Amino acid sequence: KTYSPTDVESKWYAYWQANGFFKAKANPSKKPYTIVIPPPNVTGVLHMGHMLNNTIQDILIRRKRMQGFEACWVPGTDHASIATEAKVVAMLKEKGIDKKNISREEFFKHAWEWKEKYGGIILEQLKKLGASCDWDRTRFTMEESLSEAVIEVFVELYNKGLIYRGARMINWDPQAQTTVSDEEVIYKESQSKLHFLKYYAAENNASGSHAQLEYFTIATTRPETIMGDVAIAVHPDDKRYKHLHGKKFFVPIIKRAIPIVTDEHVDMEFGTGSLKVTPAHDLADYKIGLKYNLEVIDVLNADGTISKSGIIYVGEDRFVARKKIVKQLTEEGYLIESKDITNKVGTSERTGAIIEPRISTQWFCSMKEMAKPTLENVLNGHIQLHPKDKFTNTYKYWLENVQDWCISRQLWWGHRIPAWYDEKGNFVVAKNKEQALNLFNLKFNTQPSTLHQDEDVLDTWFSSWLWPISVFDGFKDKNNADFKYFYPTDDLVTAPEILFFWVARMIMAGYEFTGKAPFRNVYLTGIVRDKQGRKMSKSLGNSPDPFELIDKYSADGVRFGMLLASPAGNDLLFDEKYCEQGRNFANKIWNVYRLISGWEVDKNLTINQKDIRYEWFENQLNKSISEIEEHYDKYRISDALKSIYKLVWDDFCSWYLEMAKPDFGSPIDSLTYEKTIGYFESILKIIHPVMPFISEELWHELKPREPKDCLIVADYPTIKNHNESIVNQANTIFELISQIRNYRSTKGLSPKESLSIQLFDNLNDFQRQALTNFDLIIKKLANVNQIEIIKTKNEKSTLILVAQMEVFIPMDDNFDIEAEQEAKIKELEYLKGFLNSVNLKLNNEKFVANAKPEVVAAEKKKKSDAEDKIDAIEKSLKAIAK
RNA sequence: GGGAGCAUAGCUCAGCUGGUUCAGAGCAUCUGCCUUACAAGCAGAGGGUCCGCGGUUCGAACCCGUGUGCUCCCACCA
Repeated sequence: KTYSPTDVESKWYAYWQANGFFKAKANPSKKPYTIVIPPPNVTGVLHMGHMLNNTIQDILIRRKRMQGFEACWVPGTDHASIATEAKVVAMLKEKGIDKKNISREEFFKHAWEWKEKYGGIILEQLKKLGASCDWDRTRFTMEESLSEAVIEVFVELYNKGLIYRGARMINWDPQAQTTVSDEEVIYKESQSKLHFLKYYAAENNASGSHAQLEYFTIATTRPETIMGDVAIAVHPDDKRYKHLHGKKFFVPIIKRAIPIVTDEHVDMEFGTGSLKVTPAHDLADYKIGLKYNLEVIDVLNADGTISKSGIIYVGEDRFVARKKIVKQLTEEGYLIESKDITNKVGTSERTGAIIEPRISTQWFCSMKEMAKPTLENVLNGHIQLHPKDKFTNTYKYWLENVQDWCISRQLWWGHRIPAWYDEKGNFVVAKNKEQALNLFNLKFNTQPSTLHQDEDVLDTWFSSWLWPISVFDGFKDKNNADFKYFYPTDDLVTAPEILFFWVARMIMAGYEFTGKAPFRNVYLTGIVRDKQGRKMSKSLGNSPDPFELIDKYSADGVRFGMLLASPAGNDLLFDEKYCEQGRNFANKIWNVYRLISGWEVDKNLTINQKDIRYEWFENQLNKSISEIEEHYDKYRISDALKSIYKLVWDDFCSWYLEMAKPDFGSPIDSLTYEKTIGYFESILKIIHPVMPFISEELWHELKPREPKDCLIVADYPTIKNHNESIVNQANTIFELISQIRNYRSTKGLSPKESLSIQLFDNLNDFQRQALTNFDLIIKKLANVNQIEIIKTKNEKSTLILVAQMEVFIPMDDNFDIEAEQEAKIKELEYLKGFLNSVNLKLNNEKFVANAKPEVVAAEKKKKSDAEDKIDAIEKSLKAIAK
């Protein structure tokens, strides 16, 4: 019977679901353990980043479930306002429908249809991976009750004065025709031209008596905005221009006169030390404009074309206009030169369009106050970031410099802003129209005949920042059982890219609305890259298809492989090799089962209850468990996997099973059989969180079980004390066995050829005990027929030094004297050098005086051990020479 | 321009309080094995200027300074 992962995986996933093992409910007799999924975009399909992220969450939740927690993993999706709207608009376009020609209601109908059809594919895909989410709890950020929470929060924050409406410089995405937040602007290097333009003096135009400048040289990368120029700014201390303060110059082409103003922010050293002030299209300029109360001339339309205020090139796209204007400037002699430069251009995270800074009336959420507890509780460790060092500083910097959050978006797909306007433009903020009318009465003492709601919707993150609270209906009813039990949640697993977008804001919301942190730990995963270190992207085509990987290597194998190569916070340089290693590991485990299941038990065979094999393995197992648990507790998941791998492959398979397995054809005693089954069960438990499918399969293959007796809900092994001495004894013996095997290998002897060995009688208690305890093990695993303790060194033999023991293997006919001598001389040289360095230390008075006594003692022991060894080898060399 | 993280075997990374866990693991490579659980395997082996340079210390992969090189974050140089 061979292992067939595909069938096994779908079988057990269905079984777990059918038995409700993923479900969690408020259960006061247990401790809760809660994770909320970072809701993937409803439009999304599973990619490698999701694979990594959700595997980690599943490992955490499965482990806690087995440890007896009421483990609750809440799944769901995000409505992803911009991204989804873009997809729906594109879909409509294909059908020949223009968004502009349909009503909001019609658009919504199409959007919801689209969402029902394509949305949430990603959640189905997660099931393939084995994600043990409580699917009954699946939420969507735009479902009714979550929308209500968003509206409620908006109203509450508005009433607290933390949300306000105002005209500010915002980031405008001309493609999506909406604002985007500062965090959604990605600055990209680009090759641009810096144009130097002549701004002629408006007075004393003919050069002459006053020795004034005939023209001012201004540099700009955006010549299409000159029509919006309202001033030229220079540094107040710039001597070159002091005499010009207040004088006027002409904007090229349109010849509008603008004054010279001063501002500290102008860099005297840079360029000509002067800049054109275009308040409508640059934040710095806007500030200067405010200072001098300058006019704001917006030369751009919402779609990025030149507006009527631009006078020339009206209706042309800004980049077309730029080219044309440069041409005209050249022709009319305004252009001095154009230089190639690299600068950073802001682009929209979602559409990639070049962002235009623009003055616009928008809704903002004030951040300063909410930032305080958000920062404090991370710095004091109440909320822990993993890894801490890498992220705490940037987190701190961001929160200390946080700007108000522009939360309105000129889209339809999202939560509509609950502000209501009358014809005069007065407005109130209220949950619904009815309350709005009442408020108008109170506030303005009027009863408007028509009332219309704000056309804009809220930034997607304005709903996702409430996620850990809203999924438990914490806004609807703060006292509901689920919310009280599962909130605050425990761990959040997410990508560092959204640390500010989402994580920081969830913490703000947590403190603002519940007074509590929304989670205790934030595990920040790395970015999945290809093996050359490039980000995975569609355009590069370097991202493997997750399902092909699963088909090829099994979900267990992929899970194991990804995590093995992915320390917390480090990027994952993905290589299929890791999945292959995971598959091989699964196969190894499968073969354990094949071995054990082939054993024939003979009840008449008896064996000592305290056999060293059990004693050693139980101690080793406990030692490994405590290591693994320590790794998990510190969120070092890949280290935990490495420990698991070693425990299974090396300790259990290579050593324990080799000790325990009977000779071919021979039966096994029932005690060893039972013990081995028990160990294997412990191992399956440890493996389960990482490789849930194969472990569950073997759990049931191993023995008949009750329908509900599943590994997914079995008790996870607990940390127990272990006897370090036994473990060390074993390691010494394993070293000895390896050395004997090595001897055989270098001498070209067959493993079948039995050897006899002799040990010189200078053994300490530890060694003597180890040899006694493991006598049979050595004989079995190294194929040794006799182990003799000798008082006189056998000079006609090969000497092996292992862990301070002198082991002699008597010569036989194949003995190669020269090779033996060579090897010994080499070892002698090394030992003498080593002895020399130890002596240097011990002869150093300062060392002896300052070092800790135990360190000095250790050095002394090194010295005598080395001397003994040298002596032994020298004697052996002499003997060979005879 | 400011800040952070990293640099250890061919690759990916451990290395916690400076000292026998001190130079390690896995993968890859090489050698020998189709030894009835497993060739997706078994038994072995080789492989290092712990990025460079200074310093502190009896002692540095580890602490300090400095240089270099990657990676990331933040910032309104026209």
